[in-house]
Amino acid sequence: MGPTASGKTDLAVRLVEYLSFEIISVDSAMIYRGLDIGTAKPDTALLAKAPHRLIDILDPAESYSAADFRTDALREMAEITAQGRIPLLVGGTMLYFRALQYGLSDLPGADAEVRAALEQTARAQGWQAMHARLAAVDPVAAARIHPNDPQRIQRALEVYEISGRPLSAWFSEQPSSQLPYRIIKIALVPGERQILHERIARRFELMLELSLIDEVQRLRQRGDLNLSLPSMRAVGYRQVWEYLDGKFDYNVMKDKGIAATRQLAKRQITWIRSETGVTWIDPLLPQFSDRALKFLEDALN
RNA sequence: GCCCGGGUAGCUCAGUCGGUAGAGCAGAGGAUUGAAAAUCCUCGUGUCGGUGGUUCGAUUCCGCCCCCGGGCA
Repeated sequence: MGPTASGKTDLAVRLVEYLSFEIISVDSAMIYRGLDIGTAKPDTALLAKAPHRLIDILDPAESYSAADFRTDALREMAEITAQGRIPLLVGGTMLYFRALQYGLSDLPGADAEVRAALEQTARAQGWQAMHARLAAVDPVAAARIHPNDPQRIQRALEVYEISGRPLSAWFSEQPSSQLPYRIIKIALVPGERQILHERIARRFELMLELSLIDEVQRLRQRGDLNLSLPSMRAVGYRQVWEYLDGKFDYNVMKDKGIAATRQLAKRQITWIRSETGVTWIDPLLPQFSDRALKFLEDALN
């Protein structure tokens, strides 16, 4: 695990050369077909050398979830171990790692119709009113969820509406099972934030040179995608989409794209700080990949 | 050279009828259970361009100087 632009893919590719690993991607954006440049998805040559599972499994019009990931990852892990190899989970979507390790409550899934209805009510009455509505049916959840957090208010109301049970009641039960695997956790975190920021800026500029704008243009031309979809809200895609809408000029788009990437990295690092039992490795140090390799060899014995 | 408009937080700017200043963005920290690359919370002292003057007190008024726009020559 590690923040964006920390060198996870390069290290993973190196590791599969030496150890009997097979990679499973833990990335909420690389799951989408056609989102290649902006997600820094490994190219076909690299994928031939080091196959990644759970990449390109969804159309950008579709939605995925942490629960979907858990199901898919467990299936892939079982398959890989059955073949005598070791699953190497690589990515920066920390909620997915968390969901995989600790499980999720047995909640009802997302329901597009219920969400649309809640959205409509909220448009008329405002999210403050929706929060008040939640407080009436689930005061525990309402106390935890900030009145300005529409996404979580909507989810809590959705769960209540579908199941007739408050979200907090579901949460009070044991989440689904532990993992039937021994877990070795490594976090790749650059020791100097400023250098991470420089890498992020350089990489975003490189993405633009590799014609990220054309990639987004192609997605727009399909006609069925829009900014409310999770795929089009991904860092970089959203900013380029808005640029193509004429919301701001090229340089502003570039700055916003880079800033959004920095903010993503910061949030990822916040998650990693709260991880337990994780070994931190600084990719800015010389020979860090040798150290990672050595650490894994030892841990596997 | 002259005229006009600017020079205030990393950036864009607001403001102080004279009592040393505040927004957005950026940044930092945190939350995170089927959207998570999402969504949300908290955090604002900076020679108010420089220098002299007036004043109990100047970032604010006045003089001079410097810099950046625009106009006229």
